Amino acid sequence: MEMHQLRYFVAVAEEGSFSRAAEGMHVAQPSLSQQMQKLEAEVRHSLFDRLSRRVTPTEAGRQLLPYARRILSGRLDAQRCV
Amino acid sequence: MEMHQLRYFVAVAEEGSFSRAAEGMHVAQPSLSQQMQKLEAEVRHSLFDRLSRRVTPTEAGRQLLPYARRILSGRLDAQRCV
DNA sequence: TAAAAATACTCCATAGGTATTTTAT
DNA sequence: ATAAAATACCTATGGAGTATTTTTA
Repeated sequence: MEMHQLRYFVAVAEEGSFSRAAEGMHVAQPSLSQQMQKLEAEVRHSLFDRLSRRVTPTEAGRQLLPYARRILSGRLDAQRCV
Repeated sequence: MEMHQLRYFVAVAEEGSFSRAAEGMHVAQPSLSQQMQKLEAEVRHSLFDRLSRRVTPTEAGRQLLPYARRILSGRLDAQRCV
């Protein structure tokens, strides 16, 4: 569970699309897909339903989302605290 | 600011030593030193006073510490939430 | 001096890229 | 037919290792 994976995860959840999230994160779509697959492997749950035309978080994805956001905002706070 | 850097950072602060922290993290001492230098470069502050025989956090290091701990425990929570 | 950290490399695991295929409208 | 995700493969950045030097109690 790496920082960039959490950033991508939140982006996909917010965009409802791997392609648009990849665009926003300035990475290629297959790179982002690969990182989401790694995250899903680590937590041993799929995090998105790929319904084509709309990617939606699974139950596990919905559970993870607030934790991911908390970590990322904690990171911003940490970068700003010094 | 990567997860492993925060783990190493907390370990050094707790051990008061790069060598002992490296041992505890199961990485080589120069690898850990390099990661701490990268973290210091990113936050643009030195995080430890290297006084040999005792490494102590600087003011910036002391400020960062609780944020680092919060992020790492957030990560544990995230891994357990799914 | 003897310990601990820094430096100087080398290596390799993996994040990220390009090209292409698959899948679902 | 087409738009989006997955797959296959390649590249290169940087995390980690070994050997060595520097530093300071």
